[in-house]
Amino acid sequence: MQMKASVPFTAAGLKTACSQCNLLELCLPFGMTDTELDRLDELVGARRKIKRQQPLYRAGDLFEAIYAIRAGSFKTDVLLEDGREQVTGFQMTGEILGLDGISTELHSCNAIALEDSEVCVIPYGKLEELSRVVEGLQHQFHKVMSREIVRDHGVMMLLGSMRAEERLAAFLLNMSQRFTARGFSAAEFHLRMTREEIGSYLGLKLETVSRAFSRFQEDGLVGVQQKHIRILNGDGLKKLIQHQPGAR
Amino acid sequence: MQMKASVPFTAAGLKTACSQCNLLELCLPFGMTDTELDRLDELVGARRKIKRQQPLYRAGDLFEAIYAIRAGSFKTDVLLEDGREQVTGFQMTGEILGLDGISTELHSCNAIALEDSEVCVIPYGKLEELSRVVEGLQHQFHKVMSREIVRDHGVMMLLGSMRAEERLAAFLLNMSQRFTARGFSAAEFHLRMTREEIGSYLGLKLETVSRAFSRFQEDGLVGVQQKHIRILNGDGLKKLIQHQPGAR
DNA sequence: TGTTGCCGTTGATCCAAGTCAACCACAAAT
DNA sequence: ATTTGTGGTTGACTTGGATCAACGGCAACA
Repeated sequence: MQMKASVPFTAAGLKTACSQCNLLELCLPFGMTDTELDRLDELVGARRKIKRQQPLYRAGDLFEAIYAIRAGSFKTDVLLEDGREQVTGFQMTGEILGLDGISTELHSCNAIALEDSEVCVIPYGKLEELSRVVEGLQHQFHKVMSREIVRDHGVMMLLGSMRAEERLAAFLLNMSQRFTARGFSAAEFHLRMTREEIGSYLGLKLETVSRAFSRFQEDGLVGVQQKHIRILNGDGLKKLIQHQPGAR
Repeated sequence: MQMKASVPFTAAGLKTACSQCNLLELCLPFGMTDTELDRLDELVGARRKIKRQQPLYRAGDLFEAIYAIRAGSFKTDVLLEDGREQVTGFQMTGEILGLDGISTELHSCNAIALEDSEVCVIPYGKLEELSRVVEGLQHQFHKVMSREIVRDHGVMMLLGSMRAEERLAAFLLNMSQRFTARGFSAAEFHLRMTREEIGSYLGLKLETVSRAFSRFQEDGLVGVQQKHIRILNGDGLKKLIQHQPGAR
């Protein structure tokens, strides 16, 4: 639970060590015992740096590893033949990328860095192997996958049943909550994605996103300055989601 | 419509046996070796029958097992406090239910039988245990979870980026493909869900679903008689999805 | 053989979000 | 300091799907 010193260097260069990582509580190793944790350090191979706008992997790429975000953030998206894009998620530090690839051994979406980022590469074969002996790892890995499924259901709820402003409110509250979990302010944060990407994620056009932001600002719910967001009335946002005045 | 002999009975009553099940190719055991399969028979505890409209589990229920559908079909849905419902999926024979529960040990959605149905109960603790020794089971289970994630991304694409008729076309093609995989006709099938449930799944009102069906019938794409569907021009439906005339 | 209730269809109207277009802010490049 | 380009905002107008409402088909059941 304590904040630990930064990751040690070795002669071999940057030696990864989950047991030393300060993202422990957010990432795959969460909930594992110390002895289990020691074994985990064998698991994470290399780190990989990805520049802003560059792909970590693309749809169709061979699936070989999953990735834990060490620094930075990503979006995942799916493209239709005719060019339409659907952003399926935004990921931040400690979150796991690449789970979509297990089913067919090919990645089914693109993972693009929203800023200069770094990931821990977790070779999938090794993960399966190790999780056969390390019970805590197996269990935690299953939880991570399940959590992704539950999250996806939430997005379906958003897309299928909510109005534009409700969607944006839910999005902001979700971002706020995730920043909080990482030790940042719940009330003030910087979005890494454009209005268009938010719109794609929420099933809205960028103009609609922009207008909803303006509306929230008028109503004193949030302060908006480009990508810089300040949540002024979180309860107001929550109430917006529960029951829209116009509905029914 | 059965293709194989029914499952054997034993003195103990209904003894389940994956190795004898005719859904083998569709279900969790897919791709496992014969020796692996023998061990799997320990895994599946009991069967459970669920009457039409009854829940297999509800959001908030303690998570103890996942379920393989042996006969019948289900919907899963999420409810908002204000009563709004989002159907997150329709499941048919061989498909796995309950994966949402792993993450929090509580189920996060409702699973409701669309007709009188029967499931195989797979106690989750046992599954983790066994999948630590049976490699094929471990791998297959991961694939099932990953496939669910990929499927969810497809639904997000639907909800976020497609128009009403595209959504319904995609839905019909998906149903057709799944019926085919189960040895039924690709061109003619019976939907188990109402227009309202289809609408909830697709993010549309039931009237819109009904109108889209009528439109497809006018255009000679499908024959519709209540829940009975006949696909007359599958390519036409596919083309509808690729590029909508009005778009861009 | 009604009667009841659910499910589906269809029409008329409305409105939230999309489209089109102009303009502004700001950062990077020259 | 000026240009260029990307991202964001705002306004005017259009439209796809929602809403409201009436009605029809069919199965379950008295």
